[in-house]
Amino acid sequence: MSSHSASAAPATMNPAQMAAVQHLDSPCLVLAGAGSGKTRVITQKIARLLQPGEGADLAPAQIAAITFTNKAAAEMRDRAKALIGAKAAGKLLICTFHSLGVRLLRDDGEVLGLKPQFSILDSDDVTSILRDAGGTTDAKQARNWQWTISLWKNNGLNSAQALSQAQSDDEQVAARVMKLYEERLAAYQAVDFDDLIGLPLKLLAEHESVRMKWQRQLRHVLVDEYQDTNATQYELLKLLVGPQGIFTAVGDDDQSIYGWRGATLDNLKKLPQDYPNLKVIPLEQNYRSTSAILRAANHVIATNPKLFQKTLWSDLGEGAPVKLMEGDNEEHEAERTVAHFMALRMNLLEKHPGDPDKTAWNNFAILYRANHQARPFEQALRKANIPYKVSGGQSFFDKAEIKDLCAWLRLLLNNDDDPAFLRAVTTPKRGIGHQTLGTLGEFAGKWKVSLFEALFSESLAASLSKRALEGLHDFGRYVNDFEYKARQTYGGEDAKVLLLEWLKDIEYEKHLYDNEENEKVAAARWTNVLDFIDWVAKRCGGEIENDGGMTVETEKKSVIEVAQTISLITSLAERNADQNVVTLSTLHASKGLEWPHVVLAGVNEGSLPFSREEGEITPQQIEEERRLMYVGITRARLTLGVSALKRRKKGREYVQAIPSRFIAEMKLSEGGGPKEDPREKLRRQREELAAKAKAAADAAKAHL
DNA sequence: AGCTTTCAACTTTTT
DNA sequence: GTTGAAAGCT
Repeated sequence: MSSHSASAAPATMNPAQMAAVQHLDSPCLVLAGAGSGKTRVITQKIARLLQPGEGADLAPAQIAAITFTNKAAAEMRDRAKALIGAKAAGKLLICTFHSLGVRLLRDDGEVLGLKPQFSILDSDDVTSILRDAGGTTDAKQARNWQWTISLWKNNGLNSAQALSQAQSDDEQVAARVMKLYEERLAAYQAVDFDDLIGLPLKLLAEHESVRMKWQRQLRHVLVDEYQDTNATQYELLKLLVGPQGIFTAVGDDDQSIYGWRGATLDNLKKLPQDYPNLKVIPLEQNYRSTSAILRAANHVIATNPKLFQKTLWSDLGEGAPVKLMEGDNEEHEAERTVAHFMALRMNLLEKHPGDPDKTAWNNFAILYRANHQARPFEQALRKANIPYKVSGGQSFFDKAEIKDLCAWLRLLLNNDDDPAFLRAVTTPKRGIGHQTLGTLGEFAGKWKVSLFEALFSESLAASLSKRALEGLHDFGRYVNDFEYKARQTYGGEDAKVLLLEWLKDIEYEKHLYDNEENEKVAAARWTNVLDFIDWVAKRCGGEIENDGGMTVETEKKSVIEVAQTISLITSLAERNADQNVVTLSTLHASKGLEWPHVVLAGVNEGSLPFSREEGEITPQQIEEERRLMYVGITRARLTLGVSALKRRKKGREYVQAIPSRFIAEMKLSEGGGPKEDPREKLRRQREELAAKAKAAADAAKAHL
């Protein structure tokens, strides 16, 4: 609860929040500092827009609130529900940029030649297409292309434009691969994540009737995390709201940390120019952190050049000073951090006996720059028997082999799930390549049917070779057959038999060993597969369980019924923020979250700010790293520890590590009440103890 | 030379 | 936990 909900929210809004909510008649930019109650402003503003009155009186369907993550969208919908009721909240268009794109394309994308059931490829799908299109087996190379192509697309370039402006040989190759990739996507009737922004933009730009339709429908658009928008998202918003469109953009230039993904602060700079009647409202009161923490945050961020002036303050009191910590090396740092948490918790247990909310482990978080830094902390926490979770990281369901099998199960469930079809039909390889799939995709697009449906069509025969057609039919028949059996098979034992038979039929084990250079890795993958099968089978029930002396048989379910719950579980895995465990997280993944007690770890030059080799790092990069530090500091509510390494492992020996410049920038020695030299403090404590002892001795003497 | 094994290094990743 | 590189072995 403490790790993702808002801090103690005030009963009423402060003047700045109120101004943001009441401003209805022109575009509005709300500069929401960390912990300043921006979600509250957005939801309150939605409620205000629905109220009858000047500039308002909108219907729920005329309001769109756009976020970056599904999680943020879900949270906003929850908050809106609580405020305006489930019925009205249900009609609001609250969604991510990408799902808005899906909506636009499904409704009106046909004029771009896209069938309404187009597939959306995930990042793995894209990598494998690029590997194929670029004629390489090197996944790293493919990911490099993917990266480059994505940046181009986010800046509105197609392959031809990319080629004409390509600087290096690498970029030229990437642009050529991009061309093949574009052709492949068109043939598959598939889009990638970037297309979910780029294609709707094209749609609105080139088709006036569609543009007018959406501009008429959406009377007010609210955008969350505005500082994270990229060039195409900016253009999309512009077209969505129209020339005199009214919108509310909520963001914080100081928390812009996704520049490397194409997000650009230009979008904030351009806003006052593109909309001269823009009203800028800063939210500076912070409801999260103590003054000591905010002072450090303000000092750090003050070093950056400012787009808009803004200084956070809070009335939560001075609080504990920010604690500087040191570790001899990574392991030592981890041990000290864990000891620090244990001591803190011990104090809390004394101060708040019987208040588990204040002493629970989910009040604690360790934040760091890069994923690999989690490892020593995991070890130290495990050693101390403290429960933890590493946020981010690859989940079981993200593993390629599990995704393969899930694609099959998804296809059984819904034959029209084209991404699942594409994955299943090509994994393991069964002689159906992109030529065949291209033809099939074209055919399906023409007749507006799913790939699976198209496969059985009589008229498909005309456009495919006999061999290809047979391959497709074999596959289709097998899926139908398997689906039939999966519906009939109840209970874990039978399910396991069926699923193992399936793996044998599609030769999945062979596929793993064929495609993996390293046999050990293949074996590990196969183990994952078997674990997955066991997991599915167990959920099919029918087990005899000993329940308090009684033997009970759990309810039997079919494989199909279980398959239906799988996609729910993958998304459910993200919703376990309430577990009572310490959080380990990257700074990036921590944005938007908060904890009472935070330690920033490994705050050294080279890590934060990150630099590859000494020297080469641009001022812009430093500024983004500084914002990252700022984000980290402002995650803490009550106590903050900032830990730096003295030495760090390099090869076999240790080398000197330099504390981050950001530590000095916090100016911890300035302000914050009278402070005492620690040696002086120790001397004073000794004197007090001695005086007490003497007094006790005197009293005892007097008693005699 | 070609193979295996060990060792160190590792940005950040909303969709 | 994964991957590439370098050292070591046949």
